[in-house]
Amino acid sequence: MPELTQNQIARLSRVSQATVSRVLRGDPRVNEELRQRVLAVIEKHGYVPDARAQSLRSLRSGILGLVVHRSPRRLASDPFFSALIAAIIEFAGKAGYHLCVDAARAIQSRRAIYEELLRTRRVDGLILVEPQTQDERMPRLLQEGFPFVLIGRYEPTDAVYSVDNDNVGAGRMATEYFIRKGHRRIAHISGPRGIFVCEDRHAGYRCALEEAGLGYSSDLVAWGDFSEEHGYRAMSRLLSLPNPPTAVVAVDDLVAIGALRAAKERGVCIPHQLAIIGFNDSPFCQYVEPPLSSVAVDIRTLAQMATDVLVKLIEGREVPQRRYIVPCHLVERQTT
Amino acid sequence: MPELTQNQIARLSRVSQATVSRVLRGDPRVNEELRQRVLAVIEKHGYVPDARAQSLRSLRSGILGLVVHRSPRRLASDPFFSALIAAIIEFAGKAGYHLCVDAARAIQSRRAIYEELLRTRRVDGLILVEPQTQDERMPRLLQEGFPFVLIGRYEPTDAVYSVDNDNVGAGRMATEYFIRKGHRRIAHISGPRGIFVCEDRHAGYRCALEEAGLGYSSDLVAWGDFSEEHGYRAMSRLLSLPNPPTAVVAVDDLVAIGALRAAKERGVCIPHQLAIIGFNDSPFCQYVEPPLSSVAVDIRTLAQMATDVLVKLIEGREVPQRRYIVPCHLVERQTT
DNA sequence: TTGTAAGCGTTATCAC
DNA sequence: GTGATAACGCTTACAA
Repeated sequence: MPELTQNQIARLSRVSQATVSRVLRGDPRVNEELRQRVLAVIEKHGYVPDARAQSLRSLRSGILGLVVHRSPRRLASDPFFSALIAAIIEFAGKAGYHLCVDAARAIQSRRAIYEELLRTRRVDGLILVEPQTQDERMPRLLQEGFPFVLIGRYEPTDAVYSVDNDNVGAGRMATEYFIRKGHRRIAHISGPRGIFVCEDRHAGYRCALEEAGLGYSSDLVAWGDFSEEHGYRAMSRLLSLPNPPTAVVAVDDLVAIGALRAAKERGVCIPHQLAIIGFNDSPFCQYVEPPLSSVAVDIRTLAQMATDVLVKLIEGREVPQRRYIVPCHLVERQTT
Repeated sequence: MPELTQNQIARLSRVSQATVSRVLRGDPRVNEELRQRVLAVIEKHGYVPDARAQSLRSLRSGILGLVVHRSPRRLASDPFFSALIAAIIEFAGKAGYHLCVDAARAIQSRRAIYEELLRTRRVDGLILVEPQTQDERMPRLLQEGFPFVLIGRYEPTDAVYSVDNDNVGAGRMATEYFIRKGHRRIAHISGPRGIFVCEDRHAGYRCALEEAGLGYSSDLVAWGDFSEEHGYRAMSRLLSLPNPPTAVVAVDDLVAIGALRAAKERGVCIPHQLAIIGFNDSPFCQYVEPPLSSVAVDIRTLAQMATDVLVKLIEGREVPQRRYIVPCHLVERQTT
């Protein structure tokens, strides 16, 4: 109801509207007396500038966009995203930005969404999560010179600003950990091919095996999706092998839980007959039976760096590197 | 780079800028030939209207705000919110709106955030989650006539538009379920006093007990917070009672898991010596051991109704009721 | 130091 | 039907 404008504040303070604007923007050239008068009126009436007008004029909306690739259904049950969103809200807020979240459902709507957010200039910059090996958005965004940061990876690596877990390192870390514990047959249940996260963790897994002279066999690798069901099926198959693995690196905690279920159903003793490790250190890891070991990715730091880089890009400040890597660490529980 | 405006499209199509606007808004009065010409140019150059200018002029930003009360830390690990956010994104998107999420951390920043979102007119309307018994924002929002919907409850009930679980009904449902199963000593581990969700579920619990003639005893009720730790401590205390309960209604799944842990540590057999039920049917319920029974709240419907009501309010369409109740249902697993 | 005025890119109301 | 033209509320030269 107090549909206040600078004009009204100006009239009430008996100054020009430009002066009100100057006071608000902290322009040092305004007389102290006037400034006080204006501030008093602003305070008294609770005036707040209209963000719409500000963004039109200043070409800044004060909003960051976060676009995730998952269907709302998958988003709903994925703890990674709630943690990510929460952390980005936190850091964006500290930098004076709001966060607008969009989910790019189907492939065809993806283009629509980024067009929407980008071309309408509704947001000042974009954080993109989980880019795919072939991501049609990158060239467009690059060509437009629009500020954006990837959480994940894109090739060529130096083409874009990105923040990422050390996924290759994490895959290697989990595998080497098993090797150190004496395992010789180590399987890997991965996600979809073409997703960098999966390809990278798989590469780390393979590397560790080959460096230890254990050899890599595609029989011990199961590609699929990120579901518990996939973990269950893949584990069932692996356990039916003539020479089943004694340890499994699962690409995700949910997948690991599926694997765990398959093993428990067959009476396999965990961790003695079969060791399992997941990724992400999801909150539920400590609640499953037995509590699931997991490679923790530092989501908060990931969010902080991504937000920080994006804000710097938007505000034209210098960003020293193109790519930032956040280390993972292994959380040992009862399944390894 | 193609920093296109209607003006440029107009020049390229050799029409006036007003005509371009009319074509875009689907004004029927434009000559078919001109319309085609304009549309061709728009298509060719990939023009999209500037949302900032549109919102300034039309007084609509096309953005809904979601404000949650939790600290980013608690937000990060709460599956309720990821599900809620995901669903709201979905339904807002279908209605042509984006979603801006803000977390109101400390009490004092709460006021700042709603001022920010509301008075700057950055969003067209607000969805507020978990209002408290004393919520200083309500009077302000009401007074401003700003469109907003509550997910939760506020008194007087008819003062605001709200969508809610049937929390009283749910508390009663869980308790009656235990009574039907023959339990006589049924405890309740609740959350903080003054949170409607907790007060309501507690009221339903109490009601069911009294109607069944079992009597209500505050010894069997533990108020606290929403943490696993609280569940653990409360359960430990309850189990030390001279006459411990045989069934527990926990206000939240996480609290239930804490209770479960306390019971398992003491060698209490579940569900035979002690039955436990949680609330929310969180994704991890099926992964704990034994799988946790839970009263499921229909988050997707909650989100859908809230979004639907809010969009109607914003667009000036009629909203038949002030308050909408979404029923809960009981998901029976191995702890009951 | 302050006021005047020109946009920012739309939408919508006029005349023609 | 179509084209000028006046807002929307703000920022920022430019004038005074």
